[in-house]
Formats: sequence, C-alpha cells, structure tokens
Amino acid sequence: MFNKTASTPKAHLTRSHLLSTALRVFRERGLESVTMRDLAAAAGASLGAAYYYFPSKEAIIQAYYDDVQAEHARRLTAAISETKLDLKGRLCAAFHSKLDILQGDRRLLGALFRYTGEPQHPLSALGAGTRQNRQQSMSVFKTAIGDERLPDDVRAILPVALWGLHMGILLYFIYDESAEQQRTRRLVDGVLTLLVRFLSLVKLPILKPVRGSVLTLLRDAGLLPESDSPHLLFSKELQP
Amino acid sequence: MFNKTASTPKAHLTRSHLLSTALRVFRERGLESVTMRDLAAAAGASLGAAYYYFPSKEAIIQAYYDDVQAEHARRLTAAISETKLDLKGRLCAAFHSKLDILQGDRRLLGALFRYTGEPQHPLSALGAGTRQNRQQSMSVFKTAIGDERLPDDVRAILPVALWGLHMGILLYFIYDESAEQQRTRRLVDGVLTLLVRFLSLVKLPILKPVRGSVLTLLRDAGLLPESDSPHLLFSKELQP
DNA sequence: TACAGTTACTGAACATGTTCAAAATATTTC
DNA sequence: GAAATATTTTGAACATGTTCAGTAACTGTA
Repeated sequence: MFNKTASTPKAHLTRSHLLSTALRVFRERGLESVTMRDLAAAAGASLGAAYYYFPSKEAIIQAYYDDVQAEHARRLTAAISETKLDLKGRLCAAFHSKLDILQGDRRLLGALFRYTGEPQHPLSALGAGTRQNRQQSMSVFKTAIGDERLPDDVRAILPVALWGLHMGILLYFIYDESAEQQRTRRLVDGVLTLLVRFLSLVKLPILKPVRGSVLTLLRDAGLLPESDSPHLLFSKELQP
Repeated sequence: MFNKTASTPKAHLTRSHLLSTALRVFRERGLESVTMRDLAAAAGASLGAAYYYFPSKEAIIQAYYDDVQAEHARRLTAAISETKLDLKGRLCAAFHSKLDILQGDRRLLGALFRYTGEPQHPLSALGAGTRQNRQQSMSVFKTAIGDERLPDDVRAILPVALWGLHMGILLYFIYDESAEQQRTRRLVDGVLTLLVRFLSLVKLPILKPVRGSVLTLLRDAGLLPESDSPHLLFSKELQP
C-alpha cells in the first residue's frame, strides 16, 4: 500500500496531482462514467502516465482509501488525546470519524468491495494484497479499545470483530439514502450501545467457558491474528 | 430472476444450451480467462446470441445461482421430510446442503459479490435487482426454522440473520483452501452449535427487554422485512 | 561537458465486454 | 399459403481498460 512510485520529488508531484484530479473528477461524475483517458486529460497527463503511477482504475480508489486510513488514525488519536472518553465514547469516535471522512465519497467506496469474492485479486478486500490495510484499520480500533479492563480472550477478539463490524457499517452506509446518512449514524450509536453493554456482561467470570468456546471456534477458523493456521485474512502475502 | 427470455421452446433450448456450455467452460478455465466469444463459440452460437439471452457475463453466473437456489430449496425440503430432525439438524442441513451444491464452483461464486458495493447495479447482491433471490433464500431458512417454539421477535429476526450468516459463510468458503473446504464445514457446525445454544438462552422471558432493544435497532435500521421504512435490502424494485 | 544509467512519460496497439442495425427464421393472421 | 408480425440470430462496430516498446528527461560520474 501507500505510495508505490515516488523516487523523485517530481514523481511524487505528478502522482499526487493525478490522484487529486482523479478524485475530483470521480466525485463530480462517478466512477463508471469517467474513463482513464478522461482522467489523464483532466490532469494534463497522458494515458500511459496514469498507468505508470496506478496499475488500474480501482487502484486509484485504493490509494485514496490508504489516505483515508491514515486520516482516520490521525483523527482518532486526536479525539482521544483531547478529551477523556469512556469506551463507548472512544468507539463512537472511531466509527463516526471514519464516516465523517467518507461522508461525501460513498460512490467511490463501492470500488473497495468489487473484488471481495476473488481471493487472488490484489485488491480483494479480504485477500493477501490488502493485509496491511486491514492491520492498520484494526490497530485504529485497538487504539479505541485502549487499556480498557477486559479479559484477554475478549481483547483478542475485539479488534477483528470491530473491523468486521466497521466493514458492515460501511456497506450499510453505501446503501443508506437517508438525509446525510443519519440512519447509519443512528445504527452505529445503537450497535455500539448494545456492544458496550454486552461487553460488560461477558466480562463476568461466570461466562468464561462460553467465551472460551467462541474463542476456540474463531481460532480454529483462522479468524484471529494469533491463530496457528491463519485464514487468508491474516496470512502473509504470497509473493513478498 | 429466473429465465428471462423463454417465449419459445426453441429459445429455451438455446438458452439452456448456452448456459450449460458456459458453466462447463467456466469450470474448466475460470471466469476471467473465458471471453464471451469463447463461450459463444463453444456453444456453437454467435456472440450476439449470447447477449440476446444474457445481458452480461455476470448475468450468466446469476442465472446459475438461480438454479442453485431452487436446488437448495428442493434438497432442504427433502432432507426435512425424510427424517425427524431437531433445529440444529435442520439448520445444519440447510447450510451444508448449500455448500454441497456449490462445492465444485467456488471460483464462480465470487462473481456474485462483485457488485455488492454498487447499490444501483442490477446484480448487486444487496440491491433491489436481487431482492427476489434474497427472499427465496430466506424462505429456505424459514423452512429450516419450521414451527420451532420461539418468541415472535426472535422469529422475526432469525431468517434475516441466517441469511446474513450464510452470506458470510459463502465468503469464507470462497477463501477456504483447506482440503475439500473441511474448514468451512467445521466452522458451520461450530457456529450453529453456538447459535442453537444461544437461542435457547435468549428464549428465556427474563431477556425479553434485551431482545426488544435489538429488535428496535434492527427495525429502525430497516433490516427487518416488516419495517415501516425498509432498507434497500427489502425495498421493492425501483422500476417494476 | 559527455556519457551511462535510471526514472518518467508517450501513445499506438490490443483485448474484450457490450451495442445495435440488419438479416434470418418462426409464428400468427387473414 | 401469402402477408404481416414477432422472435431469434448475426457479426461488425464501438468503448474502454490495459500493455508495452519506445522516447524524453533527469541524475550522477569521470
């Protein structure tokens, strides 16, 4: 992820000009109706130049999403250091700040899900090629969890669970046609309220065995980073 | 969904010949590497003929998936009427029979998720264009639930929840590289065991208020078929 | 500065999904 | 059965994402 080609200041300039122009045009006219030739022309570059910096049209959106992730991490850190928030508050900050960033770009977001069903594709949202993205995203949620007092097993599951939840929320967000996507905001609040209540419940030592069986299940499925036999979700890239 | 053009027996014949040939070639060589020209040639038809019956390449896979759904309903009904199964057994039958049908076609399955992030696309897995598919799938799960004694609110949520779970399992299945996807099978068993245990727990009248808040949340989000303000997931098609 | 090597860019050519006007074939109507 | 109509089939033409062999511009070295 991140900047691929940027050996020279000039290259960096061209690349970011290309990227920002592309995003502007995408926002104006949507993903589908803008051709790579349009993009190149709008940026005053040649078709080949666009492909020199971005391996595909979707890769441009991925590059944008890389920026989004960085911005997300920044905002959450800021929000947390500014104010003294409880777990609910920190999780709300994590989810809502992400939505804030993406508010105007719902149409672009769809591209991130395009290759979800194709494990081998480098841009598959669940594939090896986007592993770093996932890990970065989970580390944002780890920040939100902070040093909250939680049993170890819950602590192991929570970041992955939150990442998965957040992916689901993004999908809901894309489909949400309510004014300014207020519906998604309410859903986030509702889900997080329930989640926090749920967490303080499952913390109780009586429920340790129940938690254990869930943990075992997820571990066996390779859905936890620490698993011995990880699922593709966490596996290293095939060709490093 | 289902057969689009089939006014004439001849048309029906051509269409199903095209479809079965396409699936054979797709299975042999994968989705990507087979062009529409290849398909037409393999079926002894012209390129235009293929497009006369299927609006797009992905639509062929959708047509296949329609058949899968029909077969799924058939198999579950058969399994249930043959033997006296408990809820766990019926749910297992529902999930595993689906996987049985799809076992050899994991590569094709990915296409179903391609437009998940594009609400307007007719093949979006969550869009208006595939509403019937979802409802058919949910009705299969309703069959599995049967007349199991359950509180009304749980009964309202369960089919949607099972459908969502089943979509997730399909994604896991696509990514599962274990021998014969045994891992997915174990995951299904594990999840369903937990689910059934969970269900008998939440049935307790003491938990009615908790269930109520979940129900309200989902209803507000439009994620239940009965909602007043339904989400796109359940909304009618835009152009009927 | 001249040269070598690297980086950045160019645009023609290609591959392939999709469209569509026209032709072929089948069906209905009289 | 002939004309009219509807259905099915054809393949050339188009649009657009992507590749790639080449060219230009730059950077460091002697």
